[in-house]
Amino acid sequence: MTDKHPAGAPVTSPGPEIATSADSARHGKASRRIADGLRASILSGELPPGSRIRQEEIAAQYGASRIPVRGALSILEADGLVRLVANSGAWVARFSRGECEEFYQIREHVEPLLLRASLPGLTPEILDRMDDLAEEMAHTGRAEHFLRLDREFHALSYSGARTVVLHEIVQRMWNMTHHYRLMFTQVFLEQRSTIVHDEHRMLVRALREGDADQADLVVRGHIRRTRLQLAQHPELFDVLPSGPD
Amino acid sequence: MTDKHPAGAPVTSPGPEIATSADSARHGKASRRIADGLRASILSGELPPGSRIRQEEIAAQYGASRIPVRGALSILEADGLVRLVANSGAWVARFSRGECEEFYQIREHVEPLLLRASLPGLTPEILDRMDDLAEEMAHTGRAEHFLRLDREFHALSYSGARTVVLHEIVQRMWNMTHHYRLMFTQVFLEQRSTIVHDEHRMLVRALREGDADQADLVVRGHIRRTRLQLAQHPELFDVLPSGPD
DNA sequence: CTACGCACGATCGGATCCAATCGCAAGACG
DNA sequence: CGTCTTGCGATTGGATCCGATCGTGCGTAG
Repeated sequence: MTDKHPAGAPVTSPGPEIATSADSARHGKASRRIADGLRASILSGELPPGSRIRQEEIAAQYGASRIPVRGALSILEADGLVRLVANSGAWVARFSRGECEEFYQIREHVEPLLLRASLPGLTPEILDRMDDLAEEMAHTGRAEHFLRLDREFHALSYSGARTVVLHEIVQRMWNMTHHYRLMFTQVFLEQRSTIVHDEHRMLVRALREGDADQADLVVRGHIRRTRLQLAQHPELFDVLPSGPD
Repeated sequence: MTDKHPAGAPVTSPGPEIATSADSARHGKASRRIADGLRASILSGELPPGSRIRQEEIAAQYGASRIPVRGALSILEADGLVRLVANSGAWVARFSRGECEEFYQIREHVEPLLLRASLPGLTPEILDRMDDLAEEMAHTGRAEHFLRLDREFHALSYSGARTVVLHEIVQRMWNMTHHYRLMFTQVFLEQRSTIVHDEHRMLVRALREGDADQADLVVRGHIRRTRLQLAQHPELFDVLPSGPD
């Protein structure tokens, strides 16, 4: 009844994996390849929220049949990037303002927990790299560039935690808020505000000193401030094309 | 590029859905049927954690091909009940003591948030039903019965919230801790402790009075106490058969 | 002119068949 | 005698074909 797990199983985890993709290799090779391609297209904005995703079209595009496309869509749905409806189709996930605030509240309650679990595992090398990223972020003007650096920065701050499920939840939240952060960053970068960069530096310092309470406060405030600022820009949710609710 | 969503879409949500299954109808009919059957088998303990799930076997069992079985496994993996490994197989999810404590910490941080969002939507009828459930729980001796009532009780307490993703996260946590709560409940019911029932009554009273802060405290304490008690029973994690890590 | 109904087309879910992958064990070589 | 290699079997992943479902548009009746 309870068969042995194969020896070559992912017991030897390959590492923290700060990339965007989930670490799990639960589906076949073709499914993963298609999922990675689609994920890149979605996160880059090439496939905006609300876009219809036709299985046959993707299959032809990637030179495969529709079967691995279904697998890819399953992966992306678990990532929170795609919404599936039976006998109807798949769309790039699109959320209302209320849902986005929900995601930010979840982040506000969950990411401090992850950060606290990560703190003991953070090495000086990681913190140095975070400093570099914070510096680079402070001098870029392109939103997409900023966002990639920002994601790597925070992923690094969580890379000390060996927890899996908590990481998955946070990744999902980041994925689901990606587009809105992208739009928001564009209007934000023009303001030349230094609050975000100050917070980043404060975070690294708190982590370097091992001050978990201070680090908690910084991330919580960081996320909360973003949520409140986002709430002040409801126009970001108007420009989206009509799509599934 | 951004096609219209079909008219008959799940815009008209059928209700709070306190059942175990996720509300989404993202896969086909056969996939859902198989997923529901497998989920029942897993939650009942018929398929204990670590059990190998062979696609062909399930397909024959449900009189279908392996394709909908794959869909069902995807659903159950999203539910946190099954673990998939490419080119290897599927197993009923099985977690270490450390992972379980992780889940309880997540619950501790997330469920108060959900409860707070739910409070304004709770009707007197719901609260009366919760009282009945609390009463019935206090007088049952069967662990499985208690667990089903307990799950319905807490699901009801969250049914006032219209949030979707938060519900999914909590459902996942409940699924992933299900077996350990089952084992734990068995040793717990023999102690005839009244703490749990008192907490349940306190929760209903706080909700009835609209006291969000008090309700927060009760659930947080409820979950935290369970986590600490579970940590005192490491033997519950020894009886599990060898399986995937 | 409007509203209901039916039929068609597009797209997705499922069945069947074939290929790829991995674990395991038997055998050969040092 | 131990270890590496290689071949086989079991099981999963993918391709192709077929059936089911739903949206849409036209036609007709009121």
